[in-house]
Amino acid sequence: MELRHLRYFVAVAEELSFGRAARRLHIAQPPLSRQIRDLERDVGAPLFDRGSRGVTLTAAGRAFLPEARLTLAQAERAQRTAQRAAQGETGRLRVGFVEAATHSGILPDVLGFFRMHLPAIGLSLLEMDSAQQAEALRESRIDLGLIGSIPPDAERWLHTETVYADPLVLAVPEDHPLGGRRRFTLADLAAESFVLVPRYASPVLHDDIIARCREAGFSPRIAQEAAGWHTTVSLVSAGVGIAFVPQSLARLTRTGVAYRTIRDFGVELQLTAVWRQREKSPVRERFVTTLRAVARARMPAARSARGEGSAGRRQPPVPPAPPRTALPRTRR
Amino acid sequence: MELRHLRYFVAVAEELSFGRAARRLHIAQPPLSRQIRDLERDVGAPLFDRGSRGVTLTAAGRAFLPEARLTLAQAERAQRTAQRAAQGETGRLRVGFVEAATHSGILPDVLGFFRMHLPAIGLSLLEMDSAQQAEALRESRIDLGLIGSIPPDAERWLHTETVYADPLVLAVPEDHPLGGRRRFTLADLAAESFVLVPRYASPVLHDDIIARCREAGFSPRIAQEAAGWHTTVSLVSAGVGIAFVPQSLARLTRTGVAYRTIRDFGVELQLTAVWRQREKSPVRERFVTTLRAVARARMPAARSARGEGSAGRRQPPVPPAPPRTALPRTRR
DNA sequence: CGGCGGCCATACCCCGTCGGTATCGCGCTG
DNA sequence: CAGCGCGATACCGACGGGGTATGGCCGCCG
Repeated sequence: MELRHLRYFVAVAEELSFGRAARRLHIAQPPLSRQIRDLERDVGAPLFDRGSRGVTLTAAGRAFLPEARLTLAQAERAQRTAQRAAQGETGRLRVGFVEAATHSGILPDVLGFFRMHLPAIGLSLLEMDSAQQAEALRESRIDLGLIGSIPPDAERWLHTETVYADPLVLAVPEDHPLGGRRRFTLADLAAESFVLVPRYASPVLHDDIIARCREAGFSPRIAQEAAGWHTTVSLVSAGVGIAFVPQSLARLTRTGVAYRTIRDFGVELQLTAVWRQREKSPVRERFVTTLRAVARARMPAARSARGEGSAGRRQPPVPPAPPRTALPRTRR
Repeated sequence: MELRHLRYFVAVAEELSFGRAARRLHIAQPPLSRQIRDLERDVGAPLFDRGSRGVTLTAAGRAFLPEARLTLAQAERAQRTAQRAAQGETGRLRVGFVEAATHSGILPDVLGFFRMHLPAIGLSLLEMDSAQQAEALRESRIDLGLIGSIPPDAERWLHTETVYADPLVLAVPEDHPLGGRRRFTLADLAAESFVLVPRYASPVLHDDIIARCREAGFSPRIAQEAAGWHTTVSLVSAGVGIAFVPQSLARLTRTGVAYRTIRDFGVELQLTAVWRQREKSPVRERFVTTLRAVARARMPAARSARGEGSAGRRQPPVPPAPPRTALPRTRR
C-alpha cells in the first residue's frame, strides 16, 4: 500500500465515480481502476460496489475513508514539520550566556523577538561564565554561547562571531579639569579616581581595563564600584570619579557629564556568540541572525562589528531573513 | 512522497546507517540512498548528515522521524479498520424487532453475544411491528428486521429467512379428560376454555390461532389472556384452561401439565429475519449468522427451519464463523 | 424493442523508475 | 601508507504505473 493508493481511493470515494475521479487526478480511468483493484487486494476486502450507474462504498470502504484521509493528512503534516524544522521555525536551542548579555539588553530583545515571532521554538537559557560555556559546548549541554570576549584558547572546533562591539570612552564630570582638554593619553588619568564595574559582574572587561592602565604605567584608584552603566554615569555626574563607559551610552547625553575618546585605549565592550563549528542547526542560525540584527541596531557607530565569521553582511534589522536551503521542491 | 520513502527513512533513522538499514529492508544500499535522496528533495530539506562514519539526523530529520512513524502507523490502522469492517467486526447495525423476539429470549442472547465478542459493533434496536419494519427497511432507517412471520407482500427487494420455527402443541392439565386421549382433531376442542396470548403482544400468532379454530368450526372461548409462555403454562396447570404453546416448552416438563400434538394444526411460532435483498453488509451477515446459531440451539426438533434462503446449512452454534472474503492478501 | 451512450473492466503497450551490480571517493585506522 | 568501511555515483534490467483501444453491461430513449 502506498500513499498513491490512498489519494486515488479518496478521490473515487468523494466522486463516487471512477471516470470523474480519474479526471480530477489527471490520469486515465483504466489505470485508476487498476490501482483501486490493487488497493482492495492489499487491504483484503472490496472497498467499492461497482454498479453500472456509478459506484458505492462498501462497509469496509466507509470505514477506510476517514482513516485514509487521516493518513494523507498525517503525511503532509510530517512533511511540513520537517520543513519548518529545517528553516528553524521549530525546535529547541540551549543558550549559555554571561550576565552582561542581559544587562546590555540585547539578549532580552532577542528573546522577545522569538517569543513573538517563533513561539514554536523552545529556548533553554543557562547563565554561566565563559569557561563554563566552553565546557558546556564541548559536552553538548548547550548549543550556543554568549560571552564577553573570545576565549584565550580560540579553539578550532568552535566558531566565534562577535556580534556587538562598543568601544569604551571616558566619562568625566562637565566641570572636571579634563573636560576642557581635547586629547588624552591614558597616562594622563593616572591620578584620577575611577568608578569601575566590579570584577564579578564583568571579569573580562574589568581585567582588560586594569591591564591597559598598568601598561600605561599606573594602577587605577577605585573610588566606587558600580554594576550598571547608568549607575556609573550617575556617579560620574555626582563627581564621585571618572569612568570608562560604552560609546553607545554617550549618545544619550546626560547633563553634567562629558564624554571623551581616548586614542589607542582600544578596550571594547563585546558580545560574542560561539558554537560548535561543524554542527548545522537551523534554529541556531535563526538565533544568530536575530542576534546580529538586534545587536547592530544598538551599535554605537555605523561601522559593523569586526568579528571573524560572516558578521560583516548587512541585513534588515528585524525580522531577520530565514536561512533557506537551496533544494528545489517537487510536486506534492 | 510515498509510504515507501517513510519506511526507508525510519529504517535509516533507526539504524543510523544506510548499509544496515538496507540489509534490514532486504534491498541493496544504493537504491536506498537514492530513495532517501528523493525524499529529501521532496521534503525540501536534508534529513541526514552524511559522515564517513555513519550518518546523523539533521534537525529536520529529528522532527520528521516521529511524524513519519505516525504516518506509517496510521496507514496500518486504516488497513486494519477496513479489514475489520469487511469482516463485520466493526460498524453499525440498526435492527427492527417485534416484541415477541425479545420474549422468546433469542434476541437478548444475540445481543449478549455481540456485547461479549464484538463490542466494536454499534447496535441500534428499534421495536416496531412488521408493517413498520417493512417501511423502515424500504426507507433505509433500519438494516435488519425481525418479524413474527413473512409479510403477505413478500416483496421482491427483500430477503427473508425464517431462523426459528416452533410448532404449537396443546397444553392440558394432567387430570383433564383430554389428557388420556391419544389423537385429537382441532374440532375436539370446540367446547374448551383457552388461555391465549393477547392480540397486542403477538398479533400474527393470535390471529393465526383464531383463524385455524374458525376453520375448524368454532370460535374459541378465552378464559384468560397471558403474555408469557411460562405464565400460560402455570395457568393451564392451575386448571384455568387449555392453551397452545410452543413445542420447545414441552421439553421442560412441568408437573400437572401434559402436552399433546394436534395433527394438521400447522400453526408455528416463527421468527423471521428480513433485509434489503441486494445490499451487502458484513455486520448484518454476522448478525444473521449469530441469530441462526442462537435460534437453532433453541429449536425444539432436530430438523432445521424451513425458510427460503440459505437457512438450511448446518453451522456450529456459537460462535458463528465470520463471513470471509476470498481475496488473497498480498505482502505488507 | 433495438440502438445508443455512459460507465467500469480488460487487454495490451510504453517508458519511468525501482532495485540490482560494479565502482568510486573519502576518511579513518592499524 | 595500504586497507577497509561507508555512502555516492553510474549504469542496467525488469517491474509496474499510466497510456490507448476495446469489450461488456445496464439504463435510457427514440
